Amino acid sequence: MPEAPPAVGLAAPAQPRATLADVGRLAGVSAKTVSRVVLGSSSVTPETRDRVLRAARTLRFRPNHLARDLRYGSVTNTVAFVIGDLTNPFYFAVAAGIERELARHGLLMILASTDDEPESEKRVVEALLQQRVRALLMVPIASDQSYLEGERQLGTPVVCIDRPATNLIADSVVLANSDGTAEAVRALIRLGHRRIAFVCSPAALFTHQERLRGYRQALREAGVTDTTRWERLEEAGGASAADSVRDLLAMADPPTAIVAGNNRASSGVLHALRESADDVAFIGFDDFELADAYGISVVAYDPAELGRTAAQLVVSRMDDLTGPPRHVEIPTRLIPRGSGERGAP
Amino acid sequence: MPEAPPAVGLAAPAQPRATLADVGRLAGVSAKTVSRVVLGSSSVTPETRDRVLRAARTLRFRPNHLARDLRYGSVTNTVAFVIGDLTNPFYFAVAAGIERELARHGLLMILASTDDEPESEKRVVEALLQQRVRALLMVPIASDQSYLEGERQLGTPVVCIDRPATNLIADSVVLANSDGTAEAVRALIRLGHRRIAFVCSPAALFTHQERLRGYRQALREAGVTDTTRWERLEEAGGASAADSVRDLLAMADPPTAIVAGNNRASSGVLHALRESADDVAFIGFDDFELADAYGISVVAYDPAELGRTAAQLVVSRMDDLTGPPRHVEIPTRLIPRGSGERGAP
DNA sequence: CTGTTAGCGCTTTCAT
DNA sequence: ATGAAAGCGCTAACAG
Repeated sequence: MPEAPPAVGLAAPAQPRATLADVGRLAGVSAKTVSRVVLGSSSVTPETRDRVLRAARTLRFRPNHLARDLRYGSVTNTVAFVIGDLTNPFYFAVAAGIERELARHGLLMILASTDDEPESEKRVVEALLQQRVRALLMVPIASDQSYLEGERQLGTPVVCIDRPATNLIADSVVLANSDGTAEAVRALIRLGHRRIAFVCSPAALFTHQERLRGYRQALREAGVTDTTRWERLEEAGGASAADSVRDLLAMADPPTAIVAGNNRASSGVLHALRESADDVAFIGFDDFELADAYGISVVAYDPAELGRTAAQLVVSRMDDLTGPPRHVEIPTRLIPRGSGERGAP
Repeated sequence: MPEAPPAVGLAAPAQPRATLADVGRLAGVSAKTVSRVVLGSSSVTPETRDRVLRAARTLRFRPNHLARDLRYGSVTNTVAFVIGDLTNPFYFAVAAGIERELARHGLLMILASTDDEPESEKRVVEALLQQRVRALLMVPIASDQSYLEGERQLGTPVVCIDRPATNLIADSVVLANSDGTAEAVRALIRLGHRRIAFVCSPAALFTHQERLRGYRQALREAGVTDTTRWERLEEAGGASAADSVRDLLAMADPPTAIVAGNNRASSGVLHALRESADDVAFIGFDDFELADAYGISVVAYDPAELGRTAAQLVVSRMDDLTGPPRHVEIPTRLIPRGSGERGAP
């Protein structure tokens, strides 16, 4: 529990910051009166108000929010967003949605990364709770979030994003993953496809499991049952999506269409398809830059909406910590741009 | 100066958080001893240490960093990154670099957006300073940063990113903008091009001015002086990059190569080129997803390095606020992928 | 090795 | 309308 203090040094400021008392001294009033002025209280004479404001400006006074928050029971106006991999543009867009929504409520966002290491999740979260963040938004990555049990009672709401929590009752906002792939597969089936492949990794992720489920379900509805032959869900570090595609195309009865489970897989699949097979239909999960310029059909959604919704949820939880957990699904939609409509058998 | 407090409500926690005194009471020691244990001081008997730790666990004690920081002179371990447009993937990559570097020093990053409104910059920054952020990283957007004058003396270092500050002496980290476009243009010239266009908007931005400068300089070196005919630097809300390209191609002597000044322009140019002219050479500034899959040559750089460098600078400033401002340039490099090498006259 | 006192900057009583 | 005192949770400085 005892975290080592930050290793950064401490250069003493050349000039100390002014306090309420300093301003009061200069203005010839008490600290409390200055406080009243700063907080905008009405019970202050206009002239003293002016004198105080002038003194504050002279001394470059800036209220110390730290002290205020401490006085108020250590309730801050910062909310943490804990994320595995900051470099993933998807999470950036989510963070943007969060930040914007929080700002509407006068809240700031602290962004913290676990570098995709499950072990560091707890450490990072504990550090944030020590900072007394007002609430916690997180993409769960550790296999267990039970250590957050009790935070709700202590007044800190937790909302999970993109994946539900494990061993913790908490609100969550996730994508309509299975609906998304199901819609893509159904569209391909309507065009006559039957041999439809699904390429994605890593397999273990909740989102990917859900997307796989939607893929299987849609094929089952169409009477295709032996779907595992077309599934390429590698573990991290295994075959790349591009390799998977080469593999698939080398089959005796190669797929006529491929669905990618995420943007990383899309990249690999498109690379491989451009090399060899231009007539295989393709639909990716996750939209990406210039996908429209190149006519790539995708299952898209609004990552910012994911963030916005999570932020709304967590803000409403600040007022009311009671009640059962809420689970929201963000819809996806198929955007046909050509690649999913070509090469129908 | 008096900001309205956050509008969010305040639900009293069902169970108050334990304090040092609470833990001490349960363990039969004073608060100070608990503090010593929590801070990892050696001068505590192993058995009292155990008793204290057990009590802390029982009460779910979490040190209040707010109080600690206040005691320590209100020096926090959070650094703010103020950014105009969070939805721009470029800044996200920068933020990722910042976060990672700060984490190495035990510092947290607060991300705050000004929504690209110059007027809100000061408001946002003031709020952050009230939170006593340890340092300030910012992409300047307002036309003046003189309001930050004096922050250095008060102990808060400021580092500007992507653009230098105006009316403020501060460290900065920017891209080698003019070198970047110059290198692109020189490569085109080596391939025989002379009629080279530059498409970019909005024109007013520092980065774009610099990129334009590099473009002009490289052409001048090659003896091409009447470059303005090929320049298409629209103001925001003016003609789109795609329109500019159509315009250029309709000229009596259309350009044989086009350089785009940023990723937004690249998108527009590529759209237009795919419609009509597949044989015009193209080089974009800023790399983007799948650019390699589609063989697009670009002037690239590492946005994360921009962030990392800025964070390093600001961390070093925490130890030493004196000395002249430092200005670092992050190099760019031309990545030939085909589009810049085609259509040579 | 452990406890007491004081105070960081602010705001909520309660007086005046 | 203004001020004095107390205390939020914590930790230096000094006892003991």
